[in-house]
Amino acid sequence: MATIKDVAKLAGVSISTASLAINDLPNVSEATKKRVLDAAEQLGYHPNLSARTLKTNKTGSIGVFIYGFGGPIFSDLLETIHNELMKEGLNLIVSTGQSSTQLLRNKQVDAAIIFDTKIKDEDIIFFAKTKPVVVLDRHLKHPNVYSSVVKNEELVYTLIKEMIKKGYKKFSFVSGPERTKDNQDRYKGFLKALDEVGLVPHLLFNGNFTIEGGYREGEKIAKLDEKPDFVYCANDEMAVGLIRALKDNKVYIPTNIAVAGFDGIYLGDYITPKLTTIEVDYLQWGVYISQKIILLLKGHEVDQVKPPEGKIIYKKST
Amino acid sequence: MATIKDVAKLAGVSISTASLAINDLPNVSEATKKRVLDAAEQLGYHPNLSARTLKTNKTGSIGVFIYGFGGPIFSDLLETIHNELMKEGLNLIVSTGQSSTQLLRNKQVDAAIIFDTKIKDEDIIFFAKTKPVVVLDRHLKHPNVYSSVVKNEELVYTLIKEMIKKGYKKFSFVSGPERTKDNQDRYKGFLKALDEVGLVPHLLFNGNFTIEGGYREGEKIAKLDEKPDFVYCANDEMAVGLIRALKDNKVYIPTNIAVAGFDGIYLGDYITPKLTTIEVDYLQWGVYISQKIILLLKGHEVDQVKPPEGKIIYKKST
DNA sequence: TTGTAGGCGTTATCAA
DNA sequence: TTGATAACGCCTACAA
Repeated sequence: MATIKDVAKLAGVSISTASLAINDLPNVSEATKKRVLDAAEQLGYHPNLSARTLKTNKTGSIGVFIYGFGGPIFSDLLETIHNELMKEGLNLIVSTGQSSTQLLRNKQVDAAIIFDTKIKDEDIIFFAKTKPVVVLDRHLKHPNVYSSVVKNEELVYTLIKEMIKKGYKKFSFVSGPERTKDNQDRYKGFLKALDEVGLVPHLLFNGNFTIEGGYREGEKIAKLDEKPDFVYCANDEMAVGLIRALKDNKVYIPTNIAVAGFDGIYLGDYITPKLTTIEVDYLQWGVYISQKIILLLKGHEVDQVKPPEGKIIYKKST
Repeated sequence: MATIKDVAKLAGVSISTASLAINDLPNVSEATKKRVLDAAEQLGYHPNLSARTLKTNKTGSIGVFIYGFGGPIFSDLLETIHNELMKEGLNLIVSTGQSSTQLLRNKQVDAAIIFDTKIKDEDIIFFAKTKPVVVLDRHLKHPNVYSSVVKNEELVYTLIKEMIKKGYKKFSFVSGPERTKDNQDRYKGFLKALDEVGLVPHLLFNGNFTIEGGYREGEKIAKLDEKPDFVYCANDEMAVGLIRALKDNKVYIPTNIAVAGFDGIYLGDYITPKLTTIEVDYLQWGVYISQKIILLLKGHEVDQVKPPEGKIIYKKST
């Protein structure tokens, strides 16, 4: 492996001059800079990132930490974040589970975007002592930590209120993983809307944010003697599976049971009946997030990151 | 930030002893090891990975480089790979696009798993000079590079032959991104099967491996005067979108047009009619891949990585 | 079993 | 405009 030393020698300059040239810093004559760059090219030189990081405390990478690779919303979010970061010459690293914690502890990224409730506040705070963090899955008040959370409660509340107005009476809720804040807040909004008119939930079901999970819960519902007339699913994927299960069991939607979800994934438009949902602009969110990160890295003061817009889309499933 | 020096001082030992203790190496008395570990704990010490890497050339992370975060097959693959690696205390880093190239050039991982045709052979070979690589998207003969490619051509060939036997005559193909080897090889298998019985493709359509892409092509097909009687989609997601488009346009499946796909994603079972497809065991593949990587990292000689099993699953769409 | 010291490849300070 | 040199934090002979 060629080092900067080799480059310097080949170019006939000192190591420090080579460093200046390679990092495109001023105070190097054009002539010598060219000599250095040519030498680097010729040797196939790439700076050793560990050495550089050891010295500068910068890695050039941003980490996004998610709770799993499945799901359409992460792919949207990651896509835009990646695009925005690339414009600034920053790399994107994605990780999940235990790896995320390790990357945080090792400070392997210059900034972190967190979307995984399993990551402990403690690890986030440790990281935030030296580098900025944006959390998307919790509210966390701490210097250098910026929260941006979808207005789950508010949006679901509004949707359910509408449905109550439409005349539905027996509301069931199909939850995602209970520990996720998204799930909890959507449930809160659901409860609050019912509570205001003196209703109580007609059974609760535990899903896991996947189509299969929704299907399983749908099968259970289809077998009930006393069925709900409205099922709210904490995300669209479960709603898709659930609708499928109901149809497979001759339960008609929305005649027998109405269904709605959350996210606004495209799949919701590909099923029959099309899914009523709360559409969230994840692409725009990705832009908000990345731009804050970029400002933070440049040392600017910034205020909190805007949450994404969300709006209710009424379709045939309700 | 606490360094090993601080830990050593607090524990009242030399730096090297502290290092031995922290890395759980032999030749340290239990008593001093405990003192060191306690000191580390107390100071909230985490080894500086850059320094360590600079010295050892090991990062403790494995990189998976994919062409996008969408799609169910990557989530399956990544899930198992992550699980297997964790057992060995290795971290998983996922990246895409330009970031991947940077990570490779910077040697930010101890081994690479490549599933992105856009990454240049040149960058792979550079990386492979010092660290092992498994490529899943191409055949690349090179020391330290191990290929494992789904038997695309063979599997599609077999499927199409069966369909010819069933009596279909006018075969269309909906492709994925043309540059991907998966797409190319599936197309080859398609052509070969037709060719053997003197048939030629009845029109080709350019999709992009997404549901939306499939839907768009499906709309075009529905409008044709002379429609195919069989459409082969280079992956299941496109087939799902395509079937939806055909149904929306009153084309009946398989009566008017039969459809089949590739991958065996669960969504194929959630649509009506259920999708005939080639089911690939991506979960098992993830295990094969990770285990090879682990062996390689331990310095063992290994032979090529097994490709995943694939089998044709006949459902109602054909 | 423990300590001393050199060096991994860079950047950055200071002199020349 | 360039060069010598000291860190950055860690690991690892080698010596004690």
